[in-house]
Amino acid sequence: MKDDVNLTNESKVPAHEMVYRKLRDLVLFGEIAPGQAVTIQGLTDQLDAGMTPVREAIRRLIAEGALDFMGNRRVCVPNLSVQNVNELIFARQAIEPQLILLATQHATPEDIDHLCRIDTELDQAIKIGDVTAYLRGNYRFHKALYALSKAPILVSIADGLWLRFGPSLRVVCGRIGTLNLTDQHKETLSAMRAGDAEKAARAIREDVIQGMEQVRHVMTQTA
Amino acid sequence: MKDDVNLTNESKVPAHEMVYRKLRDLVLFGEIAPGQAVTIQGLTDQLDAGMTPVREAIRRLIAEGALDFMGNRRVCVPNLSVQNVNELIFARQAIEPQLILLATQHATPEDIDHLCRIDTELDQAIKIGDVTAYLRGNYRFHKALYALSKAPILVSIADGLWLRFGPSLRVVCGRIGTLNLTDQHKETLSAMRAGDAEKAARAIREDVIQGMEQVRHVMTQTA
DNA sequence: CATCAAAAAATTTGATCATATTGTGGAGCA
DNA sequence: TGCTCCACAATATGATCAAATTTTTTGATG
Repeated sequence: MKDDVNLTNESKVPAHEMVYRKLRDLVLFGEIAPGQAVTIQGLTDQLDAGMTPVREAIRRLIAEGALDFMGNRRVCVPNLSVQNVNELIFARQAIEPQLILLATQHATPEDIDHLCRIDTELDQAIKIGDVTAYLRGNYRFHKALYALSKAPILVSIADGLWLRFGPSLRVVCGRIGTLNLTDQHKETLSAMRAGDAEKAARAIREDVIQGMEQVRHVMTQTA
Repeated sequence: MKDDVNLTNESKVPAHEMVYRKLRDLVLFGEIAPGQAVTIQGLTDQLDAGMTPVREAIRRLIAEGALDFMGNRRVCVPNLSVQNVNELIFARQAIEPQLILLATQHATPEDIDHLCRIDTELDQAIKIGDVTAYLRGNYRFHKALYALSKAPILVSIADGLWLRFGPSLRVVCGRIGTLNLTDQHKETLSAMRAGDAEKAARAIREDVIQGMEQVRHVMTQTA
């Protein structure tokens, strides 16, 4: 009889996975700023975990491009060059419309309702100027959209891209404020509801380019 | 006095990096077949390395999609579904032409000569039916091409794609033989030499689609 | 005597390993 | 078939060694 109701009931998820998720969040939402160094021992303290799990999580994030392995043996969150931003724009506008095309074909009305709810929370976050809630909500919206595509490889690519430009989004928000943010979420959703996959794909492409141009704009000034 | 002149003098590169490269090669060139399981302890023996480096290498490859983490705690080389192949076709034809477009803009005549040399070796491998040499050469050719683009993020995406369909290429070769392989390398190179970036991009797109269609064809029969 | 720079010591951090712990699949038994 | 128990493989810890960075010391020069 093993009714050991684990205190925090994390019995299912291995420690390295836990550490990975936490660290991933820290990077993705800009809580570790671009350029900032990440040390193994620092994380073992901060997340209080063993060395091995931290080590594995860092390797994973490096492989995904979320962290950068400097020549010596230091690891940090990459600073995007303007050239990098251009690559990210190209990749996102190439991949994401296809995801939304597929998503539209699979989406049920309930799925779309769910997306609407996320988008409403997002608008709320924008209105009250809660940057963290905005960043998390925006990611959640896109992520939920991708999930509908049932295209795991393309999703993992798109996810990898988020990990690369995510850290810069906070910088962008700090610069231009949440109120000046625009998106094409409403347009995307209404096209999806109408079953017009092509139109939804175009709307997301617009959304992506609009957002990334703001990143480019800020990065151009900074660097 | 510790004059342990390291046997293989690998003092520069860390063990986890070494293990990663070896394991990556094994997967990329189909020496571990799709579906085959990969165990930590098996690799510590096979590559004779410690456990920690092997562990890290495996995590990295999982993050890159080269290995699959089955729910329990088993790891194996993924079997591609037809749907997966479709995703890979889409992603490659979206990304790689852009890489070649950029590469053409940066390529010097010497660069192109170098590519020609690789392609010649490739033809040789095809003629004598050396599958391993063909697979390695083909990868080397594309990789060298990508490197010229000076677009590190797009290159890493393309690299990730190779890791996913690479294992299946050996299966394809085994099925249809090297002699029936076609490519558009000559066309690509001559367009590059002429400085016609658009044409080079179209040629590579053709090359990619041709190659991937063969994969799709074989996978359709198998699965 | 103050200042700066180079050298050396000390501390921090990363890499690796040996070992303990935990969980999973399977063998044996009811 | 369904259960318990066992063996093995994976996960996780902490110790140890090596490399790198920072701090301190020291010496030369103005």
